[in-house]
This record gives sequence, structure tokens and C-alpha cells, in this order.
Amino acid sequence: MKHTIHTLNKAFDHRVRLGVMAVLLGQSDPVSFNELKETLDLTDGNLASHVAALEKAGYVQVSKQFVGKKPNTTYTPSSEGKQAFQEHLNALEKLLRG
Amino acid sequence: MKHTIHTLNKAFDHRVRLGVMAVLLGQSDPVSFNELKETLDLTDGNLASHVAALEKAGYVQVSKQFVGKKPNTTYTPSSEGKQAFQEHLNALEKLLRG
DNA sequence: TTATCAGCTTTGCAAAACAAAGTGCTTTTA
DNA sequence: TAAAAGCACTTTGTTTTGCAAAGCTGATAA
Repeated sequence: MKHTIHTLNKAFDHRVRLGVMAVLLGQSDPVSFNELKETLDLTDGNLASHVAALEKAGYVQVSKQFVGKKPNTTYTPSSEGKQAFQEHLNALEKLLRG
Repeated sequence: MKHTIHTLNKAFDHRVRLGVMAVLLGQSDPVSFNELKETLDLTDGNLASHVAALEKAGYVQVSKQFVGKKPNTTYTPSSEGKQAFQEHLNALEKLLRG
């Protein structure tokens, strides 16, 4: 019965990134920077750095447009992101059930 | 629908500490340093520092005895540890289900 | 007596986390 | 029209965390 914590994905091994993924996957529509920021109660810089990490890993896609005259950045999970996250959750469950 | 990642317990917000708790809670008997080390595949120092953190938080109890003539350190989750861990898992589930 | 085991502690470095302030651009608002 | 405010960052600087590797202690086995 190997408790291999090493199959947990480091990209998701932090509450902020976990929260970001949970929010994105819980919504069928893209989620904006400000929605994320308020939902997760984070500072701008903190959120920006964590989503940047997820983007760099290829787990979220970023799209920038204008809503009316206001800039609006939204995030969606990529298909690799969805899969990697699911695998992470599976590994978590496995770990927690021995 | 508040995705409050802030209810996650920082003491368990790391794969090693998560693994330690999972192992300890999965076993009805105390678990030795070496069992933990092998099960989780960690170096001495790394394991030592993480269990020290859990001990400092009051989440695991440490007992030192001799088995035959060899020293043997074992770990058990405290009742606060069990409760806190359960709450952490509840918070996790809640987060993951919106 | 040299080596080995258990269980740490120390050292030293690198990466990560975070808050706070700054930035550039646009748009309200007074 | 000048000041304020919103969006989405980036930069700066500090603190915290993680980790491997080496060292250490006290005991035993070879």
C-alpha cells in the first residue's frame, strides 16, 4: 500500500491554485479576473502570480477582450488542465483512502 | 457561493503533511519514523521537519521507546489532529463542489 | 574498532508566497 | 478638464518554506 504523495501535481498543490481551478471548473462560462479575485478574496498581485503559474503550465487559457469600453480578462481551464486536475483529485482520494 | 480557500488548514496544505496524516489515520497503530519515511519516500531531514511542524501544531503525538535494544519513535494523530484534519477535508470537498 | 542504524539537527541554498506600491490605459465623475 | 477610479497587471522587497546533504549522538552489530 504505497502512499505515494509524489503523484500529486505540484501545480495544484496550493490552496490558491486549487481554488482557482475549482472555480473555473465549477462554471461553464469563462471567469473574469475580478470575479476570481472577489470569490477567492485575494489581492491583485497574488491572484495574478498564481494564474500566471497555471497559464504557464498550460492549465488555463486567458482571453482578453472589451466588455463595452472596459477591458476584461477571462480565464477558462484548458483540456489538459481539466485532465491534470482530475488526475490530481484522483491521486488525492487514493492517498486519503490508503 | 463563496469559495473560501481560507478555511483550508495551512498545517495540512502540503503534500508531505497530508501524506503523514493520511498514513497515521489509515493505521490503528502508531507508525514509526522509518515506516513513514519509506511509505512516503522522503529523506530523514525532510520528514523530520514536517512531523515537527505537525507536532508543534498539536496534531500528532510522538512517543519514544526502545524495541529490544533499538530506539523507536512512533507517531499517532492527536484528537485535535483528527478533528482538524477532518475539517480540512470537509473544507476541501466543499471547495471542490462549489 | 570500524561500521551501521535510528532519529534527528544544522547548514545553506533556492524557490515560493505575499503585501504593497507602482504602472499604463481608459473612463467616469466633479 | 482635471482629478479620481477601475482594470489587470508588474515590480519590489521581505518573509516563509522546502529541500538535500552533511553532521551528529548514542547505541549496537560485525
